[in-house]
Amino acid sequence: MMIRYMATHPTVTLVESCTGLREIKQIHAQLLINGLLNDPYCLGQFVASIALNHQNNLAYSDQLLDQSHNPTVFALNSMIRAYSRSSTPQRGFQFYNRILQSNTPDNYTFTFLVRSCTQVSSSDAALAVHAAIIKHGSDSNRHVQSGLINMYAELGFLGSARKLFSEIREPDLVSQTAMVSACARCGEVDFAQNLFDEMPYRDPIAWNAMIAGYSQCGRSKEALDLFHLMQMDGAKVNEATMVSVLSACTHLGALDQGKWAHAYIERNKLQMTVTLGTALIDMYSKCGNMSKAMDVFWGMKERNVYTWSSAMGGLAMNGAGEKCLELFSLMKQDGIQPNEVTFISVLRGCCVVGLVEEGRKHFESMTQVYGLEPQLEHYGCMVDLYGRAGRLDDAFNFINNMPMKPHAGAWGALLHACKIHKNMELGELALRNIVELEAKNDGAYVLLSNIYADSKNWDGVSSIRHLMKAKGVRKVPGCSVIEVGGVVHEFFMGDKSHPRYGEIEVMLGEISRRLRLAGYVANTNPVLFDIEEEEKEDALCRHSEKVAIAFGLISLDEGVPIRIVKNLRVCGDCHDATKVISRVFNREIIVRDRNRFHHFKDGECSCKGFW
DNA sequence: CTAGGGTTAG
Repeated sequence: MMIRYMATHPTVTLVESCTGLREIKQIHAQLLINGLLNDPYCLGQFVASIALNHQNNLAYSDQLLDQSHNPTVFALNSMIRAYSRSSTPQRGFQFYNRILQSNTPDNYTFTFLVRSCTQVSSSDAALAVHAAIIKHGSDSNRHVQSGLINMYAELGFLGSARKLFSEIREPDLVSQTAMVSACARCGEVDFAQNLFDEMPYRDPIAWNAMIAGYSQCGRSKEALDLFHLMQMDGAKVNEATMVSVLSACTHLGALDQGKWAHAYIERNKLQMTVTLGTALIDMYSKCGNMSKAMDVFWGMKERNVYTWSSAMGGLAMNGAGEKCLELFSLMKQDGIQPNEVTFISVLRGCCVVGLVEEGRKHFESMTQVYGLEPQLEHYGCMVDLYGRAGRLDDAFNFINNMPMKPHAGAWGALLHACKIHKNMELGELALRNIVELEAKNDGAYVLLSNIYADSKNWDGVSSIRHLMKAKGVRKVPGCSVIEVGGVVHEFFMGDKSHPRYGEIEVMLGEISRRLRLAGYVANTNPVLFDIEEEEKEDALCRHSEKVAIAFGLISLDEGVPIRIVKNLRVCGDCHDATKVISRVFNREIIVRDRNRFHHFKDGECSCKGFW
């Protein structure tokens, strides 16, 4: 018998323009009156149309199919597809079982099923589906093939993905791009680049995959370089390209290039999608221009949970805890459901302004109001919240009462609180726990050593030094980045390789002189810690952020804020010194360290000493 | 009548 497909029934085509369930029900009634739902093709079309156009009313299609005795593969496929794009992709599997009962799965079935496996990230399901694909001979279908590559990459099985790719006879643009993306996502960016180089033709999606690959693994400079190559190649830059470009700027803290990217988006009239807007907000807030970030935020037509969470996270990171909490209220008024990430922002907002009780309430509301299970990160935030507020006992109790094994982050928050509030004993306990979990956590050793140094416990300092040597822990070298004229300059601790180092050195001398004149006395206690170069008093002046600030002072015009991005946390002396520098040089200095922002102005810092 | 590759927050 020949299978004849009918064009979509005119009544069913109306489903597309429905605005809600009520209208869908009206169409349903009409179809019933006309007896059209007895026709499996028409039912299939109806079900598929709801699934395709009305993600929120998937359950309605679900019910319709439950009542139907002979659904078509088309209808069931449509359900697998719809669920594969929903937040509950595993629900699609039941329709596959139904197909197996009375029909034969086809290439479409497997394409959607593979997507579901990718979304649920289950290797059991993935292997079972792959076996079924081979059994039904769908493994020679291009759509299934690239889906499988994507699936294995998502599961981290790059070897399987590569094997599949090598078995494709004549890989086309799509499967090549899938493989490039797979390598990049599994951390094999260089391999991805090789594949990319060998592609006979590259479309914008291929470029995007490669740029995203660099951006996601932290090779931000290379991401931007590739973006420039893409433009020279004449490929059409689109929204997705710019999201990755902005993300690269964010990680570099390269505000000028980020601004340039923003201008590029406007000049080329790219669509300000939710994703792109969110990437812009993230860029501005992590490059220290929070007001611009909020301008973008308020200018957006549509905001999702990512948008709200990024803006809130940015406010918290920039010390505007109250504004972060205000935004949280507005978000709820807007009917956007907060998720786990939102609560990280909320708790950080409470933390930076010391709102302990409010934070505790939000934390409890996670389970009681929103049905969200607090994760390790949330517990870490709570320890931070109690700890910074000086409630070290509460912080310690909180760790002890965690329902899961505390991670190094929780102990690290406690250790940090011990540093702020000068508690040696609890600090020692915290370090012991951290070392048990992460033997090579250099930051933790340094922190405890600094606690010892602050109270002039030189035996303690020296014991830490020996401990680190014995365990082979090396301090990650401090590195500060500053962008001048669109060029990113990197300075490592004690680094003299910069072409203008002579001038920088002169400026460092000038800084020391003027700091001394201002009555500033360096806190040299922690210096004794430095294992490799024990240059003692000079060493502090060579901390990478000071060198970067000196370079900023000689290379940026007066009145231009100096923006620094540092890979570690700012040390106590640099923090104090920078406050004074901002006053005596009358310069705004904005430092992004690995945790948060410091806006130095007129001798004060926005963090008010808590970081 | 359905299908494969690229993009955001911790």
